[in-house]
Amino acid sequence: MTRRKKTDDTYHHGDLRDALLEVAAEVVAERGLQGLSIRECARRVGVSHAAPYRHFADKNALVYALAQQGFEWLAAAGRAAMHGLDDPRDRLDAYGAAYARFAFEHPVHHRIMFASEIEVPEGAEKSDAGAFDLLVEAAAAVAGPDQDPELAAVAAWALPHGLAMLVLDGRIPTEKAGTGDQVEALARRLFAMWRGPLG
Amino acid sequence: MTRRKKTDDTYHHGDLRDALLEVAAEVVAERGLQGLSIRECARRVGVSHAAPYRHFADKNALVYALAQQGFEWLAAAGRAAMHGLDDPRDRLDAYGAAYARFAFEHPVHHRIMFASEIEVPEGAEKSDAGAFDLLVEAAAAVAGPDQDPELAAVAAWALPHGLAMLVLDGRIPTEKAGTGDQVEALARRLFAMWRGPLG
DNA sequence: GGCTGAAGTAGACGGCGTCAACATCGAATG
DNA sequence: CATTCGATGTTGACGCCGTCTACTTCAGCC
Repeated sequence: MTRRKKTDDTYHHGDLRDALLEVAAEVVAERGLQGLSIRECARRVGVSHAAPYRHFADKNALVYALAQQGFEWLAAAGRAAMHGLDDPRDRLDAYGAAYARFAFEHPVHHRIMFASEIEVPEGAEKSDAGAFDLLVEAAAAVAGPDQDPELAAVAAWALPHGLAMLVLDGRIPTEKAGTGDQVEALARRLFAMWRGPLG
Repeated sequence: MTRRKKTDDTYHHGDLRDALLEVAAEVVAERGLQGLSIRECARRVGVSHAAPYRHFADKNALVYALAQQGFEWLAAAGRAAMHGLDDPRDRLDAYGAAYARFAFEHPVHHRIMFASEIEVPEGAEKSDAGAFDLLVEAAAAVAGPDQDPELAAVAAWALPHGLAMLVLDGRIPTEKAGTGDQVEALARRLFAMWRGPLG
């Protein structure tokens, strides 16, 4: 169990960085990204308002860390979904379905990952843990010789991303997209519609 | 010419609401959505820090108004692009191309429209000026009898949206997407890849 | 010509991000 | 075992922000 709150009266928390990340995601879920404040996170963790600055240079750095965490989860989910599949189309479909499911199950992280409000902190490269490269690879394996692999990747990314966006935005009725399984199934149908010209 | 700043020494501005919207878009362009502040807008327009509250109940209301403006522009662009076209596929392609161009040319508005940080103000319905319905219509006209029109609309929306997102995110090299025309052309190629199974 | 309501101003309050100075504690060093 | 030192946490301060309230200005209308 993660040690979220400093209930005992130790001076040091011991795992403040992770605790802050966890609590920050909760705050965003409750109040939105605008409603996130370092002070509120500190309060919830049971620590003084300036303590977080020992672990994050900046409020932006905290949000950036959340985004990075999300990209890592996404890349892991994509890899897991493709694991054991050989057919390039199956792999691409699996990645897309995993993507849609990830967005549905981790809406806070997904939102933050594409919030475009986050600046890349000094000294860090914009990193998505290989999540996008993984997709480009999978798409390239599917694209025909007369197809632009990059364009195929754009399409392969855009479909599940757009689906996720619309679902999270409430534009798809809940009966059709109320569970992770349903969202994943929708993504697969979407890919099937598009499968023809790529093969 | 819009009257952005109260250079003369009149007590009343005369067009404060529009001036604030215009200046707010500039501020967001310079500092991001997080960096937007009512006080800064007021300062730039040359008005006291509380004056904006005569026109917007809330900071959120200001941002919401920007989003609405964006949706109106988008719907207008879509309608204009489809004007005079009869073939359903041509209409859908035109809408998608116009969408991608709109996002490229009005990045601030596009970001705000999908920021999902904006709450719908009390008493207002979530309105996108019919931009999405327009798309669903166009997609339904294209979808075959065995196609789910809603799913087709998702796909038709997701492709240009995803393209726009990746372009604005800097994931597509600038040589390939440095002008509105290029972005529009990319969108059309994307649609062509997808045209097969819908016909 | 005075009234009224819309539009703008001035000032206050609490919350926030951030910084600097100080406190605490575990671990390495002798 | 006592000392020291760096990492971690605390306190207090500063200025900016959103927002509220009370006051002021002005244009249009009877």
